[in-house]
Amino acid sequence: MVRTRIAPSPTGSDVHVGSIATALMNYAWAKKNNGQFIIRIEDTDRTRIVEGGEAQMLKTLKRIGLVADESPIVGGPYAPYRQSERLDIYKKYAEELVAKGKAYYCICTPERLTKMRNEQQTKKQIPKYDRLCLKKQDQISKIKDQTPHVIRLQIPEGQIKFNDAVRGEITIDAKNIDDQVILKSDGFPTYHLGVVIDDYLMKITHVIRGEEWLPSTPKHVILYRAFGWELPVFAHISLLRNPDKSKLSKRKNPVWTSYYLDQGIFPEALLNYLALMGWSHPEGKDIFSLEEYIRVFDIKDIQTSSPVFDPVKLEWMNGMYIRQKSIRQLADQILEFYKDKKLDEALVEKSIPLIQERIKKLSDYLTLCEFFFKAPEKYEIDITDKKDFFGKVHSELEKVADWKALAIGESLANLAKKLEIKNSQFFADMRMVITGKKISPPLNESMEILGKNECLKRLTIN
RNA sequence: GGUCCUAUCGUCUAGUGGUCAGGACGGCAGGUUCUCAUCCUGUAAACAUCGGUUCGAUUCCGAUUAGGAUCACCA
Repeated sequence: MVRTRIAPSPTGSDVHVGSIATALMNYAWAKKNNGQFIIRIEDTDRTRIVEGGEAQMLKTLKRIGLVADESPIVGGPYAPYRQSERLDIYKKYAEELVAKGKAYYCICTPERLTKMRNEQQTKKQIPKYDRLCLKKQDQISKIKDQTPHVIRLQIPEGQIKFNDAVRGEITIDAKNIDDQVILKSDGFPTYHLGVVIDDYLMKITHVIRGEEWLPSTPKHVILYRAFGWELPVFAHISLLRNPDKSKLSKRKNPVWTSYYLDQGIFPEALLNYLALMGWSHPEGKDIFSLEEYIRVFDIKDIQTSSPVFDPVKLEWMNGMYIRQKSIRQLADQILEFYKDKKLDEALVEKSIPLIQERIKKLSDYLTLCEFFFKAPEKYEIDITDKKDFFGKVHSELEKVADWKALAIGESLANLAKKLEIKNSQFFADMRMVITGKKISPPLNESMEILGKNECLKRLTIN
């Protein structure tokens, strides 16, 4: 039985795309093995909680289509799935560790700790708690109920070894690890305690998470051992990077998943792109479905180096997905995407064939097709005799007796000849007159959709 | 700074003790096209450095360098 999870912390306003990449692997691994994928909210830092963050995250996860088998919303056999609702559990286990002599109470003030750390740093020592309270446990246990206190894990001496499914054996000397606070003075657990207890109680078999957690995994290993619990499989995947190779951050890049979805990047395209970050299809394919990914994905194929997140390739990929859609599907998605604008459905559907091969994301649609719904207001025609040009175009178009019977393109070509304008230049300028844009759908078809009168109207504006 | 992780075209990557080091995005050039795009064709572009092992290293080992992560009553 395989059980995986993601553990978002509502300290941001939305899900980071890197978290989606992690979630994807967790999801795929669970599904591939007929297991369960779980969402657990790790809201143990009440000072950094972002209002509405959790709701937004769950909403985004739902939009992206990674459906959890167990979560705060759907519940499950190991509920609650929100750490703030499990405080009694953490307290119980933390005190169990104290009873076992693996952890201890500490009443040191933040001021003392800060001062100590500063002194250690100026002496170029490893900043570590000096275990002052460990020596006074008897006194402290008597007064602890009247005094703010935390519980610290006593880090045993020696080498900590564990196996990482993507990086192999990792060894760290325990002397580099501080006696971690595991239960805070407000009664909330720190990440380390919460994650270990919950992963154990929720029977998580594979912990697939970002590389940033690699240095703290030894702390978790110590906790597992202190409790006498068996280790899950750890797999630390590489972090998405900014173009400058630093960890993908909102200061340097858009990182919220909604940002991409709101531009009309399809969830399946985003997942497909993210799947290629640190992994590649065994047949070298670039485009594949989530189902196919689940089928061919394997933890052992995960790459160890960190990839740069490239929005250009993401857009290319989304364009591939757009081109795979039927006219009806794409029309529906565009109507949904622009539902606030209440676009004319028939017009949207008619315009699809003109733009399906030239938009990369749904938000490109109106950039290209706005003129169908609203005449452009400005014209920037780069032609020497501007005034005369409009006059000529207008009068010549009026002369076209049977607009519909004639091939419009041909009429325009003849017109161009009369005006002694180079053919391609003429068409380009005409396009700008009618659409207000240089890059646009094909002219003939656009004119047919708009109709003769509408075209003429636009031509006479100047 | 300590610890840990990482190193193939600009980017995502495949791959091997002997390969013309392959593909994709992006770039460039050409074709198609009423513009753009699509599509097609071609092209430039990489094994970080130095040692070692070896008949032979991009591949195995070590060091160096570079990049990254992490060292909280944050996750």
